[in-house]
Amino acid sequence: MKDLKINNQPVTLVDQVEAKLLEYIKTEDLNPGSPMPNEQTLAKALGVARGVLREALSRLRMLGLIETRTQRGMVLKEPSILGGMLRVADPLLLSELSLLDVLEFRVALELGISSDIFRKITKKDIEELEVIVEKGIILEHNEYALASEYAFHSKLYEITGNQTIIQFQKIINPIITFVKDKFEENFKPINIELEKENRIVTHADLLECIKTGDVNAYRDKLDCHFLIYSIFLNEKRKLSKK
Amino acid sequence: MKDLKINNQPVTLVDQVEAKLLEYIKTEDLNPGSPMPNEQTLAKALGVARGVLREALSRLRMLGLIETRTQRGMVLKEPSILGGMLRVADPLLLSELSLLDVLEFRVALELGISSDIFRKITKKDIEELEVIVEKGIILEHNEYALASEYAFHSKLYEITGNQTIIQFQKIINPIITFVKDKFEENFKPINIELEKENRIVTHADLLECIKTGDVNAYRDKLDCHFLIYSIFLNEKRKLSKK
DNA sequence: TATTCCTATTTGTAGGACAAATATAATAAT
DNA sequence: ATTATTATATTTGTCCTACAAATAGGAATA
Repeated sequence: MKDLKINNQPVTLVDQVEAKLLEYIKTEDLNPGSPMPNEQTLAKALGVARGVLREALSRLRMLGLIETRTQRGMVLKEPSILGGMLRVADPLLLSELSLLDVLEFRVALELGISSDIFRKITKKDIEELEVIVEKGIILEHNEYALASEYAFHSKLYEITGNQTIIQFQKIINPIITFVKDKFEENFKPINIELEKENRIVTHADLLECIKTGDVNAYRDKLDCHFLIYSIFLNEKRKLSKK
Repeated sequence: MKDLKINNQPVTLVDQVEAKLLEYIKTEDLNPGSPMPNEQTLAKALGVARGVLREALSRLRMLGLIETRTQRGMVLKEPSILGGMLRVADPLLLSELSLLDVLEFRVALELGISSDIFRKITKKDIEELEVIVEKGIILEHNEYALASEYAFHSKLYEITGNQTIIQFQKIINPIITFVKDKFEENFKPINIELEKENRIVTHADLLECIKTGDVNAYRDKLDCHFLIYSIFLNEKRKLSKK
């Protein structure tokens, strides 16, 4: 049992205990707020040393599944489905290909929520977007341009009201800014190409589409970005296959 | 230092060691495959007991950041950005609202990749989709209908070639099927409404759009689903605010 | 030179000890 | 009788030691 391996990694006692705890939580249908037995009890029940149990608990704690207030013991919590991404969503930990995948992911998502945004957007939202865009123009080529960029897209995600989507955007933001910065030079030739066709997209353009209620034009403009990243990404993919 | 709290949770030594290890990995710019010092060395260097260090390492191991082949010591690995989602992406661990958020997230993403799909799809892809759709029709109201449903959407995600998107779809699939099943009755009235307008969407319809190359029609049909979920989800959100 | 064996190293597991924090019960004060 | 204080017990967090299992690398042998 001990030398069972998955992905060439041994399945340790900690792995098994972790799985059993998850199973326990699910089958007992415990709700957030439900107390967990204390460590000694659990360790004895599972027949393992407290250290092993604590390692497993530590993992679940990291995922936000359990919260431990000293003395009251542990209580269950609803985890954030994206919480596990937080630690590894870092440009320094992921490969180039993964980073570009995430960039493409984000553009796809933003494209995908456009119809929802057009349905839900209010006058107040549009006013806020106008302020953000104006600041962005003033601050162009400035260090605060990035902040404006982030604010604009954040606002769009907010309009959906979907907390998971909002959180996703927040978590991957460091990756997006890093990748855009790193591959700026690579995107340039494609950008110039598009500039000739007058297809370069600014936030002001997007906002204009929103105001006139032209979803299709909005989508076309966003799709431009998708195209740029997609072309570059496909080249990278081909290279990495060799 | 020890009674520092974040989110009302004490910041333990393990938390600090975990953060330091991550910092170490990032600043040393270690690549996948790079060896890590052994446990004793690390524990001494960080001035903590081996047990504490092991708890932190256990977390990183779960995230897929380090791999530990017995005796060769630990080596770094490229984590999957979505790996942390695996354990908590479960209908039994998340709230209704979160589950519905994920459903909406999926529809948005699928809507977002449509232009990319239309650009990249090949004749062979279309043939495969035809087979899947045919099987789906035959197996309608059958337990295998779910498998066909999954196969169809999986194939679409595959066409993007984006591994992160593909993995995302795989991980959240249990949630999607669960939520669709659980709220089937709630979606029905809205569905009937749409049926009157002849706006019910089948895989065959989508495939037809793909064949004729009509992206906008394809998007409209997908957007129908978005609308259904969005309406229902917004009601739920209002209720939960009270 | 190739093979076998031994030793040292490293991770995985067990178990004990104690500090810090706090919930609960017991005691004292008004 | 009610409130304030103190003491005790419980629980998590941390450290330490010991040892088993596996294996890498070198030593001994054929």
